[in-house]
Amino acid sequence: MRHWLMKSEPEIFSLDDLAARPGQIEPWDGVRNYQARNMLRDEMRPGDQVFFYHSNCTVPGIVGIAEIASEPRPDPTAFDPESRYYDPKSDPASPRWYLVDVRYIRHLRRVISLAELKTYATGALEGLPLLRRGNRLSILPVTPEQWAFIGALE
DNA sequence: GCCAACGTTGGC
DNA sequence: GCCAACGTTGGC
Repeated sequence: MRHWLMKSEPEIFSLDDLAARPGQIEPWDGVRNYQARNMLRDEMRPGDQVFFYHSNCTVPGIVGIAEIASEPRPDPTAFDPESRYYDPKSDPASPRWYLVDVRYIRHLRRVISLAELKTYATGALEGLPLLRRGNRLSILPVTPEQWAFIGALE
C-alpha cells in the first residue's frame, strides 16, 4: 500500500464536499499533468492512503484522510467537449488521461498547515515533495515514514 | 493582486 | 530540437 497527498482547492472541491458525496466517493477527474498522470495510472491502487490537502486558500494544509477506491481508468471528461477538462487530442482508443475514485475517510482533528509542515523541512520531512520549491503537482507521493510522522502531528 | 516556478505550445 | 511566449499553479 502506498501513500499520497492530493491537492484540491476548497472553493472548488473541499473535503466537506467529498464527505457529502453519495457513498463519500468522487472520481478524481481533470488531472492534466503527465507526471501526476503517470503516478495515478501506474502506481495508485485501491486501498492506498491519501492526505487530503487544501490549496490556494487562507490556510493551506492537510485537512483529512481519504483513500483510493478504484483501479485507475480513463478519464471520461477528456472526451467530453462540454467538459472544462476536454482534451481533443486524447484518443478514446488510447486514452491520454486517467482518474481514480477517491473515498472520504475522516477529517483530521485539526489542520496541519503548510507552515507547520515547513518547520520540519530540514528535519523529519526533508525531501517531502510538497515542500520542494516551485512544486505544483496536484498528486504527490508520501513515504511511509513521512506518513507516520505527519500523522503523529495530529 | 503579485509573482516565482514550471509545463506546454508552436514557430523556426 | 531550440526556445520564446504564454498559461497555470499556488503561496503570500
